[in-house]
Amino acid sequence: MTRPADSDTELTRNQSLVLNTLLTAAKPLSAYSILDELRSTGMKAPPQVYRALDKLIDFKLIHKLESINSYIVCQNSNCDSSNATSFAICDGCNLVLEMVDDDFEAKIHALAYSAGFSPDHSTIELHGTCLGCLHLG
Amino acid sequence: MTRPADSDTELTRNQSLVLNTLLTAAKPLSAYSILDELRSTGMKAPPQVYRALDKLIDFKLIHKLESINSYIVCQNSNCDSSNATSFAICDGCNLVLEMVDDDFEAKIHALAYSAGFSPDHSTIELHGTCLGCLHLG
DNA sequence: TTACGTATGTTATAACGTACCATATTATAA
DNA sequence: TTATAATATGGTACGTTATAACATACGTAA
Repeated sequence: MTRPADSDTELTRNQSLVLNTLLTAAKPLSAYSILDELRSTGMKAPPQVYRALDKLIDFKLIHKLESINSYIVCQNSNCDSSNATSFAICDGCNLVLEMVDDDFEAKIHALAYSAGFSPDHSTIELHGTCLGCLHLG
Repeated sequence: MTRPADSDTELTRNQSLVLNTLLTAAKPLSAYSILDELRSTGMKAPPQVYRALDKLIDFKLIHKLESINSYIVCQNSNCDSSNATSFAICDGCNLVLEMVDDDFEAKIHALAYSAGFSPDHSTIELHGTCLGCLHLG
């Protein structure tokens, strides 16, 4: 659960392979797409990918997008400290914007608290169309 | 896509069966749990359930909770008009609170717009512990 | 009647995810 | 050094979630 160090060199081989695949893609990938990309490196079975993904999530280096069962590299360096991470997902081109607004999660937490609910973690995903796809449409 | 009428009597048989199962449960159910509950009525195959679920979602009678791959009856009558639906999901007992706050989605939409993103629909799911489970813990 | 839209039934399969067991590697303590 | 624990890895098999594709039935409008 503790993040290894500041550099990627502390990651294990499989973790690095998965992270690099996500970095190169710069768009959300499913676990099985990652597996397919990594067959040439000897990666063969889903558990290898899922284990690496789980660790990278623990380290806050990547996020899972629940609404599309996909994973993406964390786009803001301070995601670790912020707890107001939300995502805008373009349904046209799969572009993902990671948005941070400290007020924002404060507000949803306040809402929850007022209902006697103690929040732990959140999934905030906004689907729509990005500027580029709007102009195409 | 148009909601049949105000009463459930306009729903088809399968839609009614699925809706009633969710109403009785009052907690989120997976599509396959619903299928199991409905075997006795002759329901046999996943597509029957998924088709009914899709329609009920179109009619805004139920919601899908993306983070737990489950479905739940809409708890607020004006969900149709509001577009600020968010959920608090208790990881202890699976209780779900459906929270409405008009400011709230206005705010996240403003955030998205400011990034040139045109929002269509959102998934806002807060995981944590409800009052009851807190007292037990 | 014909044609169309919609709901249904059904099979098979795709896509996503994990339990479990074995082996290897690394770190720490006795 | 040996013992032990913790972590990483490889792999099979399976469980869970979801959809493609094809066929049938029914109402209704031209």
